Amino acid sequence: MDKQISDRVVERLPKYYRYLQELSKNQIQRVSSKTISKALNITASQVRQDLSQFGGFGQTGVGYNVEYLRDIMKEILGINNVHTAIVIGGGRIGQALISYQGFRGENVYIKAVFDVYTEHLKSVKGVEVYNVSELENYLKNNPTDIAIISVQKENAEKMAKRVVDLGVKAIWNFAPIDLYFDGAVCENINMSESLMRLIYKSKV
Amino acid sequence: MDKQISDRVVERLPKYYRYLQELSKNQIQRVSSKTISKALNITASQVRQDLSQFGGFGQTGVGYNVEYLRDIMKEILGINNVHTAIVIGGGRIGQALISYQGFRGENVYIKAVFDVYTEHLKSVKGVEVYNVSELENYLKNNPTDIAIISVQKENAEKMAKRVVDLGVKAIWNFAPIDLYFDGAVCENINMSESLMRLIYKSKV
DNA sequence: TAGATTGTTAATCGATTAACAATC
DNA sequence: TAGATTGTTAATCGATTAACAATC
Repeated sequence: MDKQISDRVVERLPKYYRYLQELSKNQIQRVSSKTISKALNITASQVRQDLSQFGGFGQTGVGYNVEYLRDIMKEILGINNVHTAIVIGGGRIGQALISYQGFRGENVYIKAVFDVYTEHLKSVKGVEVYNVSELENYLKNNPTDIAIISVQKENAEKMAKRVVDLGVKAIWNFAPIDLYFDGAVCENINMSESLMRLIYKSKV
Repeated sequence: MDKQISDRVVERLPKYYRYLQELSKNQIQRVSSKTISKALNITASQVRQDLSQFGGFGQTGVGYNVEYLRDIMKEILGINNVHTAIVIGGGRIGQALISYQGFRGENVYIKAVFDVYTEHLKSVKGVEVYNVSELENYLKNNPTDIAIISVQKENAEKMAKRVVDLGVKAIWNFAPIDLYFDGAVCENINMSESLMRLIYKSKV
């Protein structure tokens, strides 16, 4: 793509979307950068700056059309398209993610779970269960957009590399180690770091 | 406290700690800002800037003593002290967090879980189970540092406010809505936003 | 000693905020 | 029309990087 969007802006994009979704649910049809800014704890200038990086979606003197801007955000984020996912590691977190099934709103569908042991996963509903040895074969036959890594820290990098080598372009990592790859993007959800920051901030 | 540490720095503090912990485990005794910077994908200048905000922990010409700096970081982060936590909401994520028990490294102990229904939680080990109606009474008698919010989006703010009003100073929020309070610090783990960013980045 | 590396000051870069003409 | 609000340019602010004297 053309212009490089800064991490700081990318950080805020989902927040815009969520807020617009909420407004839309509440039948609100128009919104100003000022209103958005108050809801998100940022400045109106920043809202306009951010949005204008993708185009002029508002109307001078009027504001933004909620549904229209929501749909635009959906498109910008890429969540208007369906994405398929697999979970690597059927432990507590892996299972929680699978049975949560709360990512339908983002159009993400978890299709399968892989683990070294599969016995304890037989009862998990709505998802295929495989031994990790079948990973290669599975990915060859099932186009997969996202690999969710929920294995132990020690195996996270190895498993992630394995799926990246097999062509997966997006890694959603829940192991407490930051992953970076060439040829794939990663989002690291590091709970342990988040907890440390919380403790730090709570005493400062 | 005296100087205000920027969010950007706070973001990195746990990463320094984790890396130092790893070095320590591997019996490495000394490390330079350059080595740290390579491991963490930042610049050596930044490492020195960050650390020097808290004091001069290194030795000119020599570098940093791993164990010493690790202990300093532990103290700065506040994880040298034990912290108690409760979980509000015994659903999938709540249960996963409880049984994970992986926060011992941060000296955090989950003591109790609260839910509207407690029947399904009877089997959860190592933690007391209460009905939310007992929250007030519990907090009066059990000093609690951290409340982990893992209820539905709709109830997150209400429950968080309730514990904040009861004196809890740190909120670790897993509901897909950002929380902010006066008089308490919050860390929001927003998986849904993270997923959107992943999808955005994977197509750009 | 010579090389390495710190802590800190100054320079640069990028992100946020302010201002305002355009216009509904 | 007058008030509101956009998109954008310029000004400000803060964070990152570079440079270097001090020194082990």
